[in-house]
Amino acid sequence: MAKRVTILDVAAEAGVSRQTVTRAMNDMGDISDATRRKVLAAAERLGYRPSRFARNLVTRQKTHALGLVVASFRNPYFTELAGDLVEAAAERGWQVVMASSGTEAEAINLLSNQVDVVIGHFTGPDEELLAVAKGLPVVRLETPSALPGVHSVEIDLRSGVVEAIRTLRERGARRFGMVDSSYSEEIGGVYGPSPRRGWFEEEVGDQLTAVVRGEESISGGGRAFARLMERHPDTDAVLMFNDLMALGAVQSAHALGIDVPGSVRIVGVDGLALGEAVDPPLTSIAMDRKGLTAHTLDIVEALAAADFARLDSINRVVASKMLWRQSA
Amino acid sequence: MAKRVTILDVAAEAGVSRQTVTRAMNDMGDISDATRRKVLAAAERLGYRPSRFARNLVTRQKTHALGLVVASFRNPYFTELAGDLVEAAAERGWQVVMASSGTEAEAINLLSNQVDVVIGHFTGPDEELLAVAKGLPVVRLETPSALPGVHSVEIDLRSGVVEAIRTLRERGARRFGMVDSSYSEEIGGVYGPSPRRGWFEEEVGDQLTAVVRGEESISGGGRAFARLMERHPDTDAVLMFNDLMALGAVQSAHALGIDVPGSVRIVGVDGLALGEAVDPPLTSIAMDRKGLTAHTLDIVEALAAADFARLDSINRVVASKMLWRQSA
DNA sequence: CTGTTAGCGCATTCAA
DNA sequence: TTGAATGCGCTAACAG
Repeated sequence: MAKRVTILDVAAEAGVSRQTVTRAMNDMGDISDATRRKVLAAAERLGYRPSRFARNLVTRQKTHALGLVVASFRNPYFTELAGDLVEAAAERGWQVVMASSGTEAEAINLLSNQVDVVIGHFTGPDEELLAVAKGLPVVRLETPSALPGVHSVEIDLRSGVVEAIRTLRERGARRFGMVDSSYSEEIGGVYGPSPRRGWFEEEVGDQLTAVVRGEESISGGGRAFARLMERHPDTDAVLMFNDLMALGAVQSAHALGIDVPGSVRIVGVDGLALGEAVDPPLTSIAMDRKGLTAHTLDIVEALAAADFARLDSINRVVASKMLWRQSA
Repeated sequence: MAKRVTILDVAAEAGVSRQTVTRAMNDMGDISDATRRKVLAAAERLGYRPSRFARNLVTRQKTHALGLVVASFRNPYFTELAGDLVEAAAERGWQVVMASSGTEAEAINLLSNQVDVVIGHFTGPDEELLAVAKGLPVVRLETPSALPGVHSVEIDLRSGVVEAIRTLRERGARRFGMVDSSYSEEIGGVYGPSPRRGWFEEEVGDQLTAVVRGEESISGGGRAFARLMERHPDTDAVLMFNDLMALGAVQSAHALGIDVPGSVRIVGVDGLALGEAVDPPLTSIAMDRKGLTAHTLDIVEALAAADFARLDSINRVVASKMLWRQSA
């Protein structure tokens, strides 16, 4: 690769000092129109591009960047989250860098010298995050953090699960089933059943028919739902692990000739806008995503104000609330 | 804001030289375990975070970043595109920074000192892009570019539109309608009807019933579709501007008791994975998104190899091909 | 194993 | 209106 064209090359080419080049490149005034043109022409001739690193270094980093780690772009939850975050971040003058490849550790590593802080629905323990982040502050979504340097916005899904089941009962449901994610199995079974499954079983009590596990995708959700209904045809309400899988359940019910919500009520989790697009529109335990992004950015700004030093854990909580559409 | 903690502060605190601090922070070897601990402790005590700009400056920028400008995160097309791009980019060692706020010019401006090149479905002319990008290379998606410094990956949608209509005819369709995007009206009517509308009308000929315009959203598509069918109930095939709007059309047809594809065949554009989630699954003119991202990254790497100098336009073309699902 | 010397490429003082 | 010095914070190359 050829040696980089620097401001000095342009200065030489134009026969002026480097200052004059800076002035011309940044529309700074205090420069005659003639020299500006001359400099700009020289810059273009040489194909000059100012180094963004040198510039940011000397201007004392006025623009910050946060890294968002997502498990998969195939799940609209993450893309909707990313959208919200990018928009909210832009309003506060932050840029968002995305990463999704491989493991959490790899993603964080990739991000580590591009951003000031990393954010994500991390599954690993705080210690592990701290180790891979090497001092880079971390904000974990969904689950609370404890160690300094790791902060969190917890999502209170439990109250949503409880509310969902109680209301389903009021609407006549008596036989509850659930489709959990098989994710934990895939990664070696380190993680047990999802917390939401625990809350579900606790609240449902002896009205439980069964919990089956499915892959986190539309079709995976559909297959798991079909399996559940085959084994327990008397099930009249199903909690799906998330909206993505619930979409598959609605589709699957249709294919099996099962009436929704007449025979079975279906509830998802996440509150995706996408749930509107299916028929019947999906009822969901929605997390307050506006609040989620707002709290996240609050934390991130607090970290920025402290120059990204390792602060004691900042923890926030956002609520979940039922989004009753037509599937339940 | 307090003065930033630098490597020198840590060196002083630990009683070593700055180089030793570097070695400790970067696991570099050639350092005793004792001093490493000492340095790390000092760094933590002071809350030291290496400046990513200074580091990248001196290491000669080995990692690049590209900026992706999207019109809206509400349209799954962009989120699916973003997902593809982030994954493909990661494989080649690139980071992706996203922006969506406000106008194209604003988004490019925000990105300008964070990335090495910007990419997006830009609607403005090359001249305008060049002006706002200030020398930052631009890759425009969908439409071809001509000026040096602006490159492109064109999407050949025309052949897809033609193929769609011909096959629809083979399947018995005789009365064609279309729902176009109202976007161009909203921004002052500077842009005429969409090119895909032109190709549609040309191919359909006198079998056209009507073209109506709708807002680019699920509900907007649904309303426009309903309007079209109300005015021209004999329409038996409809091309929707994109899949997002087509989703609304399928939903609307269902609500109106119109059988799809029995009474009306519905075709979208984009080939979203999401089209699988509705009933009936959406037929679509799919662009080759794998090819799109691959070509884009090829261009981007060519630009990097030239140190992001202003190269003559690089233009690539990707095909579109029909994705026959059940709605048509 | 540790410290010293040199830049990386730019913008912000100051002088002229 | 222009130019000369200075430093942002870090790592690479060399020294010891």
